[in-house]
Amino acid sequence: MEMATRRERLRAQTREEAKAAALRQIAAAGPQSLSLNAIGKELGMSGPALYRYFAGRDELLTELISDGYHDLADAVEAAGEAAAGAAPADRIRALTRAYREWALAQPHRYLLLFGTPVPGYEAPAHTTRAATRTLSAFLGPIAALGPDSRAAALEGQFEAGLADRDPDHPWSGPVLRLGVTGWTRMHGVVSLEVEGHFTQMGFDPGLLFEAEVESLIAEAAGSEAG
Amino acid sequence: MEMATRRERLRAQTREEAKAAALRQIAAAGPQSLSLNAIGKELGMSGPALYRYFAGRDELLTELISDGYHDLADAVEAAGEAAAGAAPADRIRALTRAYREWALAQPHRYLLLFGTPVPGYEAPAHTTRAATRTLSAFLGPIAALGPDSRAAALEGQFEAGLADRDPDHPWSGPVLRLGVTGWTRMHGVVSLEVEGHFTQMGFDPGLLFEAEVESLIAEAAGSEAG
DNA sequence: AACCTGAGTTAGAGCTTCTAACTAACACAA
DNA sequence: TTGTGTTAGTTAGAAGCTCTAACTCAGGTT
Repeated sequence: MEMATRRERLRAQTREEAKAAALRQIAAAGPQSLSLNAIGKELGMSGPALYRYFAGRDELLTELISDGYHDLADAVEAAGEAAAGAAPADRIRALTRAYREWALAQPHRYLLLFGTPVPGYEAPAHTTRAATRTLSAFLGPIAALGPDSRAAALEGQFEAGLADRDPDHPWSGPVLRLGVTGWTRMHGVVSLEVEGHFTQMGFDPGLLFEAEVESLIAEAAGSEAG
Repeated sequence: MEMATRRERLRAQTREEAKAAALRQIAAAGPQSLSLNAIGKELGMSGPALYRYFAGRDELLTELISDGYHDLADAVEAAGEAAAGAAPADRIRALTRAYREWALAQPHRYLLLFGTPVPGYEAPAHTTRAATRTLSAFLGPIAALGPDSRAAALEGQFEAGLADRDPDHPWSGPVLRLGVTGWTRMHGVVSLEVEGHFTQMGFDPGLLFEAEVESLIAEAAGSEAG
């Protein structure tokens, strides 16, 4: 176990403080408001000092996005583990709830991941792996519900597409279809919610989200719950 | 019929040219890249000249968003009118196809409407009306399929929420629920698609979108198509 | 103590939004 | 045609941004 020098510890701490300040700015006024000069002012140093810690504004943003993907994956996986002994439907409910709660707790971070792409950002491989982790957490309980094939061409594409990257993957086409479908449905509700599109409509988005989860569960179980 | 003066015509033309240049910038590098100076340079005038035409950058963006809402509503309504004589399911297919095609033809505009909110933008009432027009186009054919009640609390909220704004509205709770659900599902697929989240996954997003449309139709018709 | 490395600053280039003051062009009335 | 008012367009500049280069200082190691 390598002990960090004092200098290394201080450097890491400064980096984390800068990232936290950056997220506060983004939470207040969106990604375009991110300003290295303003972060420097908040930390009690000059803006250009931050170029000692990050190659530039793009690298800072890239790290924030990467952190977000990992954090979301961790939260969803933790919910899956906490519900490991439950029935598949309850596990899906727990997983979907964790997804939405993570987004509602930090909408600005959710929109960094899944909102309008920020120019200059490149997704490194480990970010893609974290995104895959989030989605994969749903596949086990969906498979346990035993979904039927509903769209053979599409399901074939999912199987082949994933096989290109992971030839030993255990998931059937219908499971993959419902995994991705579940993601698009969660995202559809959550993104419109955090963006404020529902505020004038007079309904509780949580109820709509739950209705969508129940619809997905019913579809995966092969029938429509009456 | 009031004839526009030459000055008025030229003014309107300059405004349209500025808006077109703005959209080209946004298409190339996202909303934050929008620069009045760069638009001025492209039109052959100084940046500050544009303050004669728009109160500021925010007003220009606000107009672009407003234009987008109206354009989308027009496109969806036109598809609904073109399919007016068809069966309800076919009308829904035409409407949803128009929604997705509009987004894919101009993803930068779609993300202006439904991506990460741009700071400084305020939705004027006529924008909200255009958004309502888009959603309303779906309600007729959904109602014609005769959907059952599935989530009474949620449906009651939809009815009451819309009644606050339009007491004479003819739509039942289940119709409103499926209208909004259809929107969230379309948006879930289209937004992840235009943002590039599906590109490494090896499937055709058009097939996924169609599968979601068929699922919505089956749900509205009160059975799962086998 | 001397040397090296990393942290931090300042100055400045080149960009932005926006305002104020000015000039020029256009439209209209007498 | 001339005079007046309005609008279009420019320039200068304030205040902000990202980023780089050159410099100084502080901390760590030998």
